[in-house]
Amino acid sequence: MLRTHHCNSLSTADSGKHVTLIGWVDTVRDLGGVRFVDLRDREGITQVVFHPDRADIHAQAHHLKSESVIQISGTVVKRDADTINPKMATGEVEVTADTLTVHNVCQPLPFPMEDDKADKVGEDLRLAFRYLDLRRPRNLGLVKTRAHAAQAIRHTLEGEGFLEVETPMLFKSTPEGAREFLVPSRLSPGTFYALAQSPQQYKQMLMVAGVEKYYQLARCFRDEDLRADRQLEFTQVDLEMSFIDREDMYALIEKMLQRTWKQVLGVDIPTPFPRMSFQEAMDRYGVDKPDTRFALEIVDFTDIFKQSAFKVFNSIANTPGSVVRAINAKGLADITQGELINLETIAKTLGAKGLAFIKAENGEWKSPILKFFSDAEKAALKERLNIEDGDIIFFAAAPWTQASAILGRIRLESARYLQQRGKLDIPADKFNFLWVIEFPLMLWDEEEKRFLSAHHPFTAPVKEDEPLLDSAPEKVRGQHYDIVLNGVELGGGSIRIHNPDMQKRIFENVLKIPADIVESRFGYMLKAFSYGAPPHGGIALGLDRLVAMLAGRSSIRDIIAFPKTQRGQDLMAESPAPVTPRQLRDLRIAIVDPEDEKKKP
RNA sequence: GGGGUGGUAGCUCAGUUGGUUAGAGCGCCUGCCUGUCACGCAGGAGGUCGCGAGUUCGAGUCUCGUCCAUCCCGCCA
Repeated sequence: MLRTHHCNSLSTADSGKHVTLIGWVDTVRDLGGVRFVDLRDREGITQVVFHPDRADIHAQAHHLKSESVIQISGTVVKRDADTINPKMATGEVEVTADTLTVHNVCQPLPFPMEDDKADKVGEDLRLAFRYLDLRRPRNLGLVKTRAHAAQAIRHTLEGEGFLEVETPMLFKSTPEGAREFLVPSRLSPGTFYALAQSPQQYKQMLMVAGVEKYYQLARCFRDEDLRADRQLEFTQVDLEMSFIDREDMYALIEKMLQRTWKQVLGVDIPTPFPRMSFQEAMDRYGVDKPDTRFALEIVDFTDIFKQSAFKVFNSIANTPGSVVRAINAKGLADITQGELINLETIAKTLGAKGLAFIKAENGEWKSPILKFFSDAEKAALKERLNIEDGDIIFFAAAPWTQASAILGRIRLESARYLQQRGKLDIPADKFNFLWVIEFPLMLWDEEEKRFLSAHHPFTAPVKEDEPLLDSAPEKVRGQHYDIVLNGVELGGGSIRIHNPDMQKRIFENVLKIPADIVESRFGYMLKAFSYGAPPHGGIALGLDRLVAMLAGRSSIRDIIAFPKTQRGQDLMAESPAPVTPRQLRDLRIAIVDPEDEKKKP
C-alpha cells in the first residue's frame, strides 16, 4: 500500500511515529512561512504541516491545488495545547511532512466541494461531474450506508437459509406490465429481448425447481417516466419462498428490516409491524401507503348529508359508491391564499370541481357553503372533526376512490404546511412500518373495459373469496401485502398461484386474455405448474428507497452511485448516444422519424 | 402527452420603468504573510445574459418559439 495509515486513524498515541498518508488535498492554508494542508481520504482528514526548513517540499506545497492527489510521509506530532482543533476528529495531532509526491494535479473545480455550497449547485452539473460530487464525505457516507444495508440484508437472508440465485436480465416482452426496454437480437433478426422488469417469473420457476428459498439483489428495468423516487434501472431485494403462508413472510421481513435498522442506524424497530387493510388505509388516510406518524384522519359524513338541504352533498351522499368526507387540518385556519389555491389545484387535477372548506376563526365559522348546513349537520361536523378555533375543514364529495385520493393528498399537503408553521411534529427519526393487506385482486379498467390485476396476475386470491372470481371479480381480495414506511411504499409481494387451473382461469376468464396469447406468453409457466409446483410466495423491496429512508433522503438519485436524470440521461457518461449505421444494419434496425411517417398518405 | 418552477461570470445569486462600460460573494491567477484550521491582506483575469426569431431608436428586462433542468399529473401489471 502507498499508505501506512488512513487519515482518520492517527492520535496522540502515535506521536513520534513516521507515517505515510495518501489522499486528496482538502484545503490549503498558506501562511507564507508555515503551510498547512488538510489531507483527506475515504475515512477522514489529517492536518499536514510543511515547515520552511524543508525548503524543497515547502516550495512545492505553495503550489498545491484543492482535490489534487498527494502522498506525504512525515512524523506524527502532538499539537501544542493552543493549536488543537476540537472540531476535528484528528485535531490533537498533525504530521510534519518530510516528503511530498504529487500524484495528480486537480484542475480548477467546476463547483465548490463544501457541503453547504455544493448542495445548492444545480444537480445537472453535479451529475456531469458525479465522481466529484460523490467524493464529498457526506455522499461517500451514503455509498457506505447502502453497502451496509445490503450487507445486513444478505446476512439475514443467508442466515435464514436463502440461496442467492442470479436470473436473466435478458427476458422477453410481457406487455401486461410496465413499458420495457427492448433489446434487439442479432442472432435472430427481427426478434427482441426485453430487459427484466423484475425476476418475477424466473423466481417462481426457481420454486418449481425446488430451491425453496431464493433471494437476489436484482437490477430491474422499466422504461417509464422518472421521478424523484423512480429510476429507469433500480435494485430490488427480491425473494421467494416455498411452503409458506403470509404470516411467514411478515415475520421474515420484519426480522430483516429490524436487523437492517439496528445494524445501519443502531435503531431498535419494534415488531410485529401493525397491519391495516387497504380499505381502512383508504378510508382513514386516502392512500394505500399511509404515513401514520401524524393523524389528520379522514372522517365520513355520507350519512349526515343524505337529507341535507345542500344539494351538491345531498345528491352525492345518495349515490351508491360515492361519499362525502372531510378532514380537519388542525390549526391551519391561517392558510395563505397561495396555499389554498395550491390545494384547490391539487383537488382539481384529481377530478374535483373545487375544494369546499370551512374556517373556524375568532369564534365563528366562515365558509361559502355554511348557509346550506342545518344546525344538526354543523353539530355533527363539530363533534366528529373536533373543530376548534383556528381549524380549517376540507371536503370531498365524490366516488369513494376519488374522494379518498383528494383528501389523501390534501392531508399530506396540509401536514406539510402545518409542519412549516411548527404546528405539527412529524419526527424524522420515527419509523412507522406498516403492512397494508387485503388489496383487491382486480381493478376495473374503464378504458380497456376489462379487469386488470391490481398487482400482477400471479397473485393468489384469498381462499374464501374464490367463489366470487367469476361473478364479482372486483370483490375478490388478493393474498397481497405491501410494506410501507412513513408514507413510502418500500415493497410488496404476495402468495402466488401454484395451481395451473387457477392460473389459467385468472388469465382467460377474469383478465380476458385470449387463450393463444396466454399460451405464447405464459404457456411455459402453466406447464411448469403442472409438474409439481409447491405453494409459494415472495416479495420485492426497493433497495434504493429503503436506503433513502435509512439515510433520510427524499430522492433515490442521492443513493444511486450513477443515477440518470429525469430524461433518462447519464450526464457524466453521456448516455444514451447514437450508434453507427453499421451497428443498426447488423441489428436490422431502421430509425424512423414519426413526422415523416405522418406525411405519407 | 399535460401543468408548475427555473436558466445572467467556474459556482451561488442580484440586476429598479426597456436606456451609459451587466454587478456582489465564493472560486481562479499574481504577490505578501511562521500556527492556520471558512486563515488573513493587496491586486488581477473572467460574460454569446440557454438558443432562435420578433417588437423597439435601444432588449438581460417585453412577445413568440425552442432547448435544458427539476417537481407533479398521466404512467409505474
